[in-house]
Amino acid sequence: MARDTRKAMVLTAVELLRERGADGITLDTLVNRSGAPRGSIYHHFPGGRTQILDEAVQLGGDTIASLIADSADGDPIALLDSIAAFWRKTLTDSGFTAGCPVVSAAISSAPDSPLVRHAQQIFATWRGQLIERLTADGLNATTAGRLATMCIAAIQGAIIMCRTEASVQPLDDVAGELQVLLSARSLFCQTDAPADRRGTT
Amino acid sequence: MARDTRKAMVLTAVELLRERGADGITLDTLVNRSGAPRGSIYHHFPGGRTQILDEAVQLGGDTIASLIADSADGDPIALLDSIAAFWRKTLTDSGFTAGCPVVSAAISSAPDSPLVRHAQQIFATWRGQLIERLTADGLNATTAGRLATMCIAAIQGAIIMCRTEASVQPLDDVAGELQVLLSARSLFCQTDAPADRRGTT
DNA sequence: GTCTATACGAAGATAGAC
DNA sequence: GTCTATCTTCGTATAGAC
Repeated sequence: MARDTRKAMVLTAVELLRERGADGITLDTLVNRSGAPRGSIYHHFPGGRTQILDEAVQLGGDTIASLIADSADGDPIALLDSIAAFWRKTLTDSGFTAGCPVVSAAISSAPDSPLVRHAQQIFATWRGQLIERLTADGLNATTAGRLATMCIAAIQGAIIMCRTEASVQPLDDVAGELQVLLSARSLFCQTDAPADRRGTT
Repeated sequence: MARDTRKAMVLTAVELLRERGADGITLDTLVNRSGAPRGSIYHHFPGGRTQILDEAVQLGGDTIASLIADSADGDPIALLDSIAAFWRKTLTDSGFTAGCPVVSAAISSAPDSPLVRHAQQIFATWRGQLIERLTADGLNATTAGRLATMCIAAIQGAIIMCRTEASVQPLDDVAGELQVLLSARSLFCQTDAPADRRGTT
C-alpha cells in the first residue's frame, strides 16, 4: 500500500500541475485529492513539496517520451498522429482542464529555478527523440532539428489554446498544418540534398 | 503623478506575469518593484489584486494586437518577421526571464477562472487579425484560419522553449518553418482554389 | 493620495504521540 | 506509516491616521 500512496500522490501532483500550474500544488489539495494520509507527505517525500513537484514534472515528461518511443513504426506522420491523439484524449477526458505539466512547471516557476532547468532537460529529450525519428526517415540533420523544434512548439502552443478555449480545434488545425509541413520537407530535404535556403529570420 | 503610479503598477504586473505566472504577482512584490506607494493599491485598483491581474493581461494582449495592426504592409511574411523580432528582443532584453503574459495567465489559473476567459478573448482577437491579413493576401478562408492558429501556437510554444533554455534558437527555427509553410500555402491555397485535402487528423 | 497597523486566512514544515 | 498539533511565514484586505 505504501507504493500506491506514493504513486497516487505523484499522479495527483501531475493533475494539479496540468490544471493550475506549479502554485496549484498545495500540500492540502494534494492530500485531499489523492486520498493519501497527511502523515505520508514527508515520509514518502523527505524533500517535501519541492520533491513532489520535481517528480511530477519528471513523470509528465516520461509519459510523452514513452509515447514517442512506443510508436516506433518509423513514419514521422504516424508518430505525430499518435501524439495528437494522446493530447486530444487528455484534453477531452479532463473536460479541457488539463494541459501539459512540463509547460505548466516551466511557466509558473522563476526563470532560474530548478524546475525550469528540469523542464529544459525534458524538452531536449523529446527533441532528441524526434530528431532521431526524422533523420531515420531520411531528412538531413539541419531540417530535422528545425522540424523537431517546430513540432514541439506548435503542439504545446495548440494545447494551451485548446485548454483555454475548451476545444480541440486548435490541435486539429496545428496537426494538419504540421502534416503539410512534414510532407513538404520530406520531399525536398533528404540527407543527400543541400540544406534549405534559410533567410535571416 | 497619479497616472504614472497606476501605469507603473500595471507594467510591473505584466513583468511579474511574464516571469512567474499569475501567482508571481503578490502585492508586496508589485509595490516593491514598481516603487509605487503601498497605499496606492486599493486607491487605484478598488478591485484589488484581481483587477491588477486583469489589466495586466489586457495590456499584454494589446501590445501584440497593436504590433499586428501597426505593421500593416500587407505581406504576411513581413508581419511574421516583426512578431518574431518583437519576441526576440523581449526575450534577450529580459535575459530570457520574460515570456508571454497572456499565456502565463492562461496556464497558471484555474481552467474556469475569468483570467482564462480573458486570455481566450485575446487569442481570438489575434487570430482574427491574422486571418484578415492572410485572406487579404489571397488565401482562402479555411486555410487562413488554420494558418492563423498555427502561427500563434507555434510562436507561443517557441517562446516557452526560448525562455526555458535561455536561447532564441527555438524562435528562429519556428519562424523559419512558418515562413516555409506560409510560402507553400500561398502558392496552393488561393481564394479560387479548392481547400486543401485534409486527413482525419 | 499615501501611510501604518492589524485582522484573517492559507500554506510549508516540524515535533512528538500512536 | 500515519495522525494531530503547532510554529512560522506570507499574502490579501481593511481601518483609520495623516
